[in-house]
Amino acid sequence: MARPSRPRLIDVARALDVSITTVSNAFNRPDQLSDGLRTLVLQRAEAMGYRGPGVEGRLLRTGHAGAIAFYYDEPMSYLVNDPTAVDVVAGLFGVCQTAQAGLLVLPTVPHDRHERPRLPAAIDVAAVDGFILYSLADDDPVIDRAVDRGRPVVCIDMDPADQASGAAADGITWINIDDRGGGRAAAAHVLQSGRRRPAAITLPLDRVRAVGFVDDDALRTARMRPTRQRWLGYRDALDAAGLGTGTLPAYATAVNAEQDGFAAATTLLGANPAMDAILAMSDVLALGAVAACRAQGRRVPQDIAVIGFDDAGARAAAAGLTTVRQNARAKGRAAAEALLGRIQPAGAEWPVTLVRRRTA
Amino acid sequence: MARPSRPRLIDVARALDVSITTVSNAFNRPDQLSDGLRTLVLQRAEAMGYRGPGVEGRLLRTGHAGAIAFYYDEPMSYLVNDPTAVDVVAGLFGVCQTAQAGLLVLPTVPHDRHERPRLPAAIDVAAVDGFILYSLADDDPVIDRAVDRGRPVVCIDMDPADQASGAAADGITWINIDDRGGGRAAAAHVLQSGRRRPAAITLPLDRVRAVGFVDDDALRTARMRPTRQRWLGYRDALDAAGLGTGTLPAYATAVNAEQDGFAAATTLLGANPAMDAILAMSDVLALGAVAACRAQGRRVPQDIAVIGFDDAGARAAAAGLTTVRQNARAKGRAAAEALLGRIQPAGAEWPVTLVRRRTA
DNA sequence: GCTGACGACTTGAACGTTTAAGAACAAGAG
DNA sequence: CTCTTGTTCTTAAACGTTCAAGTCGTCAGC
Repeated sequence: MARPSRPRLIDVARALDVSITTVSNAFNRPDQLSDGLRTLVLQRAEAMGYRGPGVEGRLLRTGHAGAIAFYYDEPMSYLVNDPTAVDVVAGLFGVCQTAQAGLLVLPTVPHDRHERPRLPAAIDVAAVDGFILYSLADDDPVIDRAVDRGRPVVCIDMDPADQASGAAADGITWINIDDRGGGRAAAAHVLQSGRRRPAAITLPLDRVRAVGFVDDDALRTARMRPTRQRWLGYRDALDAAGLGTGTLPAYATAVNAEQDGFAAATTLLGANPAMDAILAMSDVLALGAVAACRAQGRRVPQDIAVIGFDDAGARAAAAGLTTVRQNARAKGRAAAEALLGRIQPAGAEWPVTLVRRRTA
Repeated sequence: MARPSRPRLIDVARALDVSITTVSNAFNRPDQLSDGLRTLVLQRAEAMGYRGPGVEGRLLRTGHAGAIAFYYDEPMSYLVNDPTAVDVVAGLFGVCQTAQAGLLVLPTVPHDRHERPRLPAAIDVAAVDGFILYSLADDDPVIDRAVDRGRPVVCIDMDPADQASGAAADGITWINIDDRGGGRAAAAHVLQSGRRRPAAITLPLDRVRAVGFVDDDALRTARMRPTRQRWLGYRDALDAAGLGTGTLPAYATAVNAEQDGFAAATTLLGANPAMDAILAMSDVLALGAVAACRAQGRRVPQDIAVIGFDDAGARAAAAGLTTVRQNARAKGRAAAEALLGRIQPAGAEWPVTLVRRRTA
């Protein structure tokens, strides 16, 4: 029983009667020792089964983990169903690949761990160099938990929470698109084609994700930025067209899924048979809405116009969906670069463009 | 400038004049100290801005990272396009969520780092408790690199490399489906409907991923298990039907993508106009093949039968694709559980079932 | 032959935590 | 009064690295 466990750096040093610094340098700073000794060390290490400095000691000493965390407020297994989220992740992946960094996808914090003092959740113990928070409610306590870790934080599709916990907002990088302009363009487009009785299918307003009809006030103060801003954009266009408050019934969904869009549209059509346009806050919801309209025998776009948002994934284009395009992949890239390369993206909102197809 | 950086466990201990063990216990082993002292410690820590034991020290001391790594031999951004891979990952996610473990998606090892001594790649420095390797060539050097890390390794859709590097295979958990039986069922199904001039569209054979026609020998010794085993299954059925070697032309694709299936089918149809069935090694390839057949004016399945493999994602079912179903999500779950809960899955191959729809 | 610079290697402290073992004390059993 | 048992807290030793600073020669330049 000579050497039961795997060798450490110090074992190699002892075997060769050199200092541990020399062995460390042989691996990490080849210029610090002579060629002869370096190859000797490397050979001996190989022979002893030592595979180079381990991650634990290095992490403690340097604090550099070589990975960034991604947090998204849905069950992890659901992530793969949301094409916009997938695009964001694809952007992250691309940057991680070139930087040889890992992307640590975090599980959501269980409800029983949202108070402090608390059981640690994955976000509290993740060994990462920074956090990317995607599409959370502006008041999600996870934001503070991430900031508490003392590593850089990037928030995508989120706004700083007003007043409360103002300290936390410092040092966070925010990446956002022009949601309001996009909503305005979408609504203006359907109004321009003569529609005067639109309805909206909205993304969740907050972490509760209650399903059902919601009013203007609730939407103006929604805690999820895309929902709030896209709504304000819709309203901008309606106001400009002289349609007052109360002229845009809205139905909120719980998750960005096609069947939620279907259900929302079905309910809206039932409550409001004269409806001639649907403003959906995502393509996935819009596709569900189109299916619902057709299931009720309404022609799209002749009888009713449907416009989405995102232009993500292949589905929207394949279905001929009229929508507002954003570049989610670029947002992911920018977020990863902000963490990995410390390049701060410009603070401005990223532009969106209207994509005219066949549904509106 | 009282306390410039964030407080450490020892700072809290000094401030209260207790031992660091006591502070550590206040967070990690509440039963080890009196209620009074514990709340005192917790209060003081909170007041000082100490958020609980950090991950670096703990990782060094305990070696427990709270995350598992996932490695897949495609550019990371491509992962999201492969529905079977997505299903596997969804299975991993599910288990990680309940275990509050992170899933570290690793970037592929760059070509210039495949030799040793080498620059460390992400897989060498990832702070994880284990590795999940998915769908690599049986001789991929990454397998040894993962094993070298000294943590448990699970391989999905892979076989131990014959002879070579036999040591590495020990301790690896292998998760596989009955690829051969699935291939056999697929081929038998089309033969049963009277087709006698089938052709195959295969997944890549090895890490080179060369595109083009391949012969029986190359496929029997292919380094990627699903490709090899599914092929052997095809051959089993042809042999049983009395069709000898050489009766199944095969075209290999580079990646599991619809356009690769389209291109393969187009080439096969051109070289072999009398073809009456296509055996595709994945649904994605099969969907591309169906499109190619129709583009050439052939009716599916009247003129030509197409059968896929996997039954992953919504596309296959929506397109009415006849295929062989596997439960990729369950494989992901089993893999994560093997790492996280140390439950070794049964060694047997998992069953597959033929799903009859409209293309064969 | 003196000075200074450089190359090659070592010293020693630090990174922040966990945990086995032990000390101090109190209380109950005999 | 002594012994045992238990509770509560402390001591001290790891865990495996990195790195600034230092030592000890060697060698070129003057």
